[in-house]
Amino acid sequence: MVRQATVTESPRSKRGLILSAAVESFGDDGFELTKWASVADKVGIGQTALYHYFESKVHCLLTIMSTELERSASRFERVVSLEDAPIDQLRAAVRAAYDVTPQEVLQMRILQSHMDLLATPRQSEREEAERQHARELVRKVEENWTGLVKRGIESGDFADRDPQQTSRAVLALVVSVWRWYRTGGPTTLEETRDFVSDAVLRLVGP
Amino acid sequence: MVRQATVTESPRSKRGLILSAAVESFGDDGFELTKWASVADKVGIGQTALYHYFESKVHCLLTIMSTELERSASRFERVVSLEDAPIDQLRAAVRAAYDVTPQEVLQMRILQSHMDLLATPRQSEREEAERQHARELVRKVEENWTGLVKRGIESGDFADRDPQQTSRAVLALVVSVWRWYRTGGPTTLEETRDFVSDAVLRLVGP
DNA sequence: AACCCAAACAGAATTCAGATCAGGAGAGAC
DNA sequence: GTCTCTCCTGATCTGAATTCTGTTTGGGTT
Repeated sequence: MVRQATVTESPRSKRGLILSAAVESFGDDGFELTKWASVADKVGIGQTALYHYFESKVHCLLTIMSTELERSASRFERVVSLEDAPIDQLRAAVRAAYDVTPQEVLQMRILQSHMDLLATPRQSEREEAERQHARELVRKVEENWTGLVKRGIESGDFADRDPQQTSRAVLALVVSVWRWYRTGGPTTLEETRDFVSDAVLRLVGP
Repeated sequence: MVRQATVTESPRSKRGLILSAAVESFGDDGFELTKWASVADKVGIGQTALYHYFESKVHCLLTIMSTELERSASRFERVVSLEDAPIDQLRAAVRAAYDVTPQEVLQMRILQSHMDLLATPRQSEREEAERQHARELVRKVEENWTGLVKRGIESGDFADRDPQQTSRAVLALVVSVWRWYRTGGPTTLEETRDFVSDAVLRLVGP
């Protein structure tokens, strides 16, 4: 299944620029507060030109969310595959979760702030398709973490508790950071990473 | 400082009805998806009559959030004051967090889904005032949990870790539930409560 | 009873951001 | 050259939120 984001883009396409500008605006000012037209201004095109690339403002948002979910999932799978012991895999997964660029911080914030958007169906067809895609990726990410927890329980490294609940708690702990973290704020990503890493190990421990 | 919500309401005021209707709609369908006019319909008044009670749709949302924050804070303070040992206080606080009516579930969902609204200032004066109030309550709730963690560390019941980070993690674990929990869904509030209760104790433990 | 006044309310009109329409410009293919 | 596809624009539309301009309602006053 080849998706739009992966097909080769025309060289003069401004799709990437629009996405970057949208991430900045949505992340800094919030989705509702940013005027769709202001994104066009940032890129240097007319407002209606946006509709050449995205069906709607929400469609752009959903695309950003899917992109970020795809990145998270693939990075998880990559770093986890490099470790053998579940406990090392868990450490690597948490570490990777905070190994992000400032742009990715914004994308995570956008993603977490609009998760509820994935709950209700969309009217338009393309939006609904993108929503389904994002939901599928959420499921995949959750499955990734649940699988990791399961392996840890089977190997005896983690305590024997409901893997579903456990992974939900772990994931909640990991992603909750993006609700308050600000680049250049008082708390660095490194100390956050170390704290969450420890906390997660305590969560799965005895 | 006497606030609007606490002043005595005129007997024929529909403020309470509007808030209830809004909580239902915002909670079930989402804030963005519910038409402000449909809330008026639910109450049985014209759309413009809403503006007699709230300055805007967002002002109503902020009011709901403040109300829920006030409830959470006071309930926390009440149940914690009944216990002596920090570990019992923590257990009681978590237990109380899930001792909620279906309406309060919706309010928590609304609150958690729109926390980011509190980050950016509002244009209108009344909205901004309500936002500041909600922010203050958030601070208070966080302070409540941080204080509890600090007492636990001092008494030696909890491990000696950064109280700020620890309480943030605890709070994240407790409130993350409202993102996925649905009344009548597959997971009951009781098992969630028990799981989170244990998880939180592991978080603050050695 | 008649009156007063503030709270409560509604219909028409306005606003404004998101979205549509109907086409135009430009670059590469042939 | 002209065909065609991508990319783009100005004018226009749409629909939900909000404002304007009053009107109704009902308890308290005289």
